[in-house]
Amino acid sequence: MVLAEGLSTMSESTILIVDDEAAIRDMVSITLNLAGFNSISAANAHDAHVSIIDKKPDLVLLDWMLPGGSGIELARRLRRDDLTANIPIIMLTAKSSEDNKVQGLSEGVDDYVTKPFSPRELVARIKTVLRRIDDKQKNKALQVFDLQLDPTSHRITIEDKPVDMGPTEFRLLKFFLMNQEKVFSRDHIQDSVWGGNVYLEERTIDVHIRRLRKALSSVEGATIDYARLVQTVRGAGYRFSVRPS
Amino acid sequence: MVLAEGLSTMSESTILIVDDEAAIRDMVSITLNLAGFNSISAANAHDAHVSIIDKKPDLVLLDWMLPGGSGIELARRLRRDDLTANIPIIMLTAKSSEDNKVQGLSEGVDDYVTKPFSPRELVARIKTVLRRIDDKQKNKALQVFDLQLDPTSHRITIEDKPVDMGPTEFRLLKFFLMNQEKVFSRDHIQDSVWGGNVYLEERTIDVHIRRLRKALSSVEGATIDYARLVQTVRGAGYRFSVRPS
DNA sequence: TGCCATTGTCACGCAAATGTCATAGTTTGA
DNA sequence: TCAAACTATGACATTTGCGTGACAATGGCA
Repeated sequence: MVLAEGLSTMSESTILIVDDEAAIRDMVSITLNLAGFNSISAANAHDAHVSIIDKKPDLVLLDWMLPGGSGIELARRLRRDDLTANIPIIMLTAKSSEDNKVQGLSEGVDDYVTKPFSPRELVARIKTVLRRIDDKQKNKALQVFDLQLDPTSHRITIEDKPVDMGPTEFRLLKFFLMNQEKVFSRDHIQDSVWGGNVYLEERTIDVHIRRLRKALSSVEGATIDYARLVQTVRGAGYRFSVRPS
Repeated sequence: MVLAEGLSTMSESTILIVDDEAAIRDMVSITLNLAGFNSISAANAHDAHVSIIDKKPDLVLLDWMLPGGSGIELARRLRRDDLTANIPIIMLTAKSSEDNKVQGLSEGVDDYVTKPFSPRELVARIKTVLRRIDDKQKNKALQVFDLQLDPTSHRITIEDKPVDMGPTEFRLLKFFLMNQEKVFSRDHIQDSVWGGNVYLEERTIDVHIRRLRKALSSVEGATIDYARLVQTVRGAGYRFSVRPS
C-alpha cells in the first residue's frame, strides 16, 4: 500500500533551529538531518523571523533565551500573524523551570524540551508535534477556488452550492485535494482511495474519474469548470491541478 | 542494457578521500575499491578543492584535522559555491569528541565517522548518504534555462507555459536532461529510453528526436529555441547541450 | 418487500501515440 | 563535382490508451 497523504509526517519536513549558540545549532542540525528532516538555522530572533517568512518551515525549534528579543517575544509575534500562526513551535529551555514551561505553553507553544536533551528525545518530540498538527489539518476544510470539501460535515460545495456525488467520488476528490499537482498512476489511486487489498478492473478507475468530473461539472452557473482540474496524463495516470494542462 | 540514469547509486560512484596521512588514504582507498567505488585522494585542503572542481566526485570523505586549512574550512567553502554545494560530505574525526562533532557537522555535513572506524561501517555510511542524496535528486525538477521537467507532476514547461508531447518524447527529454553534454549513439538511446529488449528500426530514433524538437519549438514567444539544444552529431548520435554546436 | 443509490464491469468508439517507410535534404571525402 | 553516407521529414497503418454509455449486482432504507 502506498501512502501519499499526511505530508508533514513525511521526511520532507523542514525544521528551523533558532539558537544563539553555534554549537547547539550544529548539533541539533546534524541530529535532524540524520533523522530525515531538512534543517535551517538562525542565530537571533530577527533572522529567524525573516527565515520563517521566506522558507516557511514546518516547525520551529526556538531557544528560550535569545539575545535582543527573547524567544518568547518571537513566539508571540509569530502567533499574531496569520501567515505564521499555524507553524508549530517547540521551545528549548535551559533549565527545567516550571515557570518557563507555563509561560511558554500559554503563548501557544506546542511543546518544550529542556537542555540538555538527547537527540532521540528531541526527534521524538518533533515527530509527535508534527503528527498532532497533521491530524488537525486532516479535519480542516480543503478548498480550491470556490470548491470546498468539508471532511467534518462530509459535504462538497461549489460557490456555496452543494455538489452531489457518491462516497467513492468523495474520497477520490479528497485524495486529489490533499495531493495536488502530482500525477498518480491508477495503481496508486487504487491503493490510496480503495485500499490495498482489492482488485479492480483497469477501466474502473476511469469510470469513477468520469463520475467525479460529471459531478464537478453539474453545478449550474459556476464561473469555472472544476472538472478541468481533474486532468488526464496519458500513459501516467491522473493529476489534480489548478494549472491548465 | 545500458544504464545512464541514477548515477550515484551505481557502483560507479567516485569518492574523494581527503586526509594528510598517507596510511589512512591508502587504507580507505583499498576499502572503497573493494566495495566497488572509484576513489581519488588529496593530502590537503587546497588539492582537495582543485580535485573536486576537476573530477566532480560523488562524495567527499573529509578529515577533520587538516594542515593549513582545516577540514571544516573546506566544507564551508564547498557549501558556499553552487557548483559544489550539493556534493555530500562525510567527516572523519580523529576522536570521538562531542565538541568536534558539534562544531564540524554544522556546515551542512551529511554524516561523520569517528576514527578508528571499521571498513564495513564506513562503506555503510557512504551508501546511506548516497542513497539519501539520490532519492532527493530523483524527484527534483530538472531545469535548463526556462525549460523545466518536473517528474512529480509529470509536466514540462517553457517559461511556465506547458509543453505538450508524447510519453516517449517525455522520457527522451528526461534522459537528455539527466545526461547533458554527452553524445549518445542511437543504440544507447534505445537502451536507455525504450529498454533493452525491443527492436527498433534505425530511423525510428530520428523520428522521435524530430517530434521532441517540434514539441520544444511549439511554444509561442519563447526567448530561446529549445529545439536547438537537441543536437545532431553526425556519425555518432545525438547530444543535449546548452552550448551552441 | 420493493425502491433506489451506488458500485464494479464490460464493450465499443475515438483520438493520441507509435513505428515504419519512402523521399528529400545535407555533409563528407575522393 | 560527384557519389556515398548519413540525417530530416512527411505520410501512413497500426497499436495503445482513454472516455463513455449501458447494465447487472449489491446493499441500505422506507
